[in-house]
Amino acid sequence: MQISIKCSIAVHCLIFIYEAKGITKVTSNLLAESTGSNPVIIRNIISSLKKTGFISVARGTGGAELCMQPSEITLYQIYNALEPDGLSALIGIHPCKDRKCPIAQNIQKVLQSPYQKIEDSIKETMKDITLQSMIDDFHTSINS
Amino acid sequence: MQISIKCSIAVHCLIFIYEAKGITKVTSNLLAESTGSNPVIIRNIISSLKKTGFISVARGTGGAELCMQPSEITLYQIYNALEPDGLSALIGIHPCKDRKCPIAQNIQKVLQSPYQKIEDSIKETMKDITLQSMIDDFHTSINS
DNA sequence: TAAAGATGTAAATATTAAAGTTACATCATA
DNA sequence: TATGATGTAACTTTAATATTTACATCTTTA
Repeated sequence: MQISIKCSIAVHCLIFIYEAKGITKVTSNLLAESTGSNPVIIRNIISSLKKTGFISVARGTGGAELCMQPSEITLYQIYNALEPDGLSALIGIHPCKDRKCPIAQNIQKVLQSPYQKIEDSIKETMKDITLQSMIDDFHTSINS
Repeated sequence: MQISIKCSIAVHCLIFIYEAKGITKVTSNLLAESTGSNPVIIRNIISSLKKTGFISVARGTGGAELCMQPSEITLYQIYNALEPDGLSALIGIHPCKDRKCPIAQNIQKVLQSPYQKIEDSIKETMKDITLQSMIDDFHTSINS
């Protein structure tokens, strides 16, 4: 698994929802069209974002809205909303613990600390990136 | 793509080669047995490590040996030896630049900076982890 | 109150990336 | 020159992602 397309689609959706506020009702079809994805994928992502409390979605009538300030939403939170296994899904270790070889028996333990360090540094970096900062970058990008 | 099993197998092989020095000739079959993988995968990994200059492999007669001090080999170098696309393969962005929507047109640019920051932090963390430190952890692990 | 248009999800399918296998050319030594 | 090893290409399998289809459910409004 990777920091997948799902995550970038989620950011896309959140910016879209923010920008559309008061202008258009944001439906899954609209988001599917904008992201180049399809409505079911969007609805799954939207559903995860809803569960975490970032947005509310009107049942029946349709339309998604932000429930939190963009400055309070971090990329780390967005990623976690989408990936139930968190960052550890990002790193794979080959299974070989049942082997006789002492290296096979201990490699998992040896790799644990380095990989934990990597996860932690990703986490810290992601925590520093807010939806607000990405919205700001979006406006900068548009005006240039 | 992820920081894949290949990477953990590579570390496994390097520790094995280090520990086996002067004791056993390290063939791809031996490494395949220890890692629970198979000889061809090992030979591919070994081949990448050879190209980067970490090890030498005796053609014909067989046997791999370290060519560098473990303290001079970092996890970042190992990862790069295996993944030609580097860390950017770790992160995916959905393609949507050809859409009319202004958000679709700019999302790639917006995500670039956050994702670069993540890559950089992974890189820095990986650079601080040496093969030597993992060998040390291995010995600690064995003696407990 | 039923039609319209939306969300919520399950299930099936397609696509792609990763891992594993087979096969065989090449090499160095005994 | 037989043996046991590496180097790779090509194929197959497996697993993770992404897509599609289908349908139940919900809310407004005509």
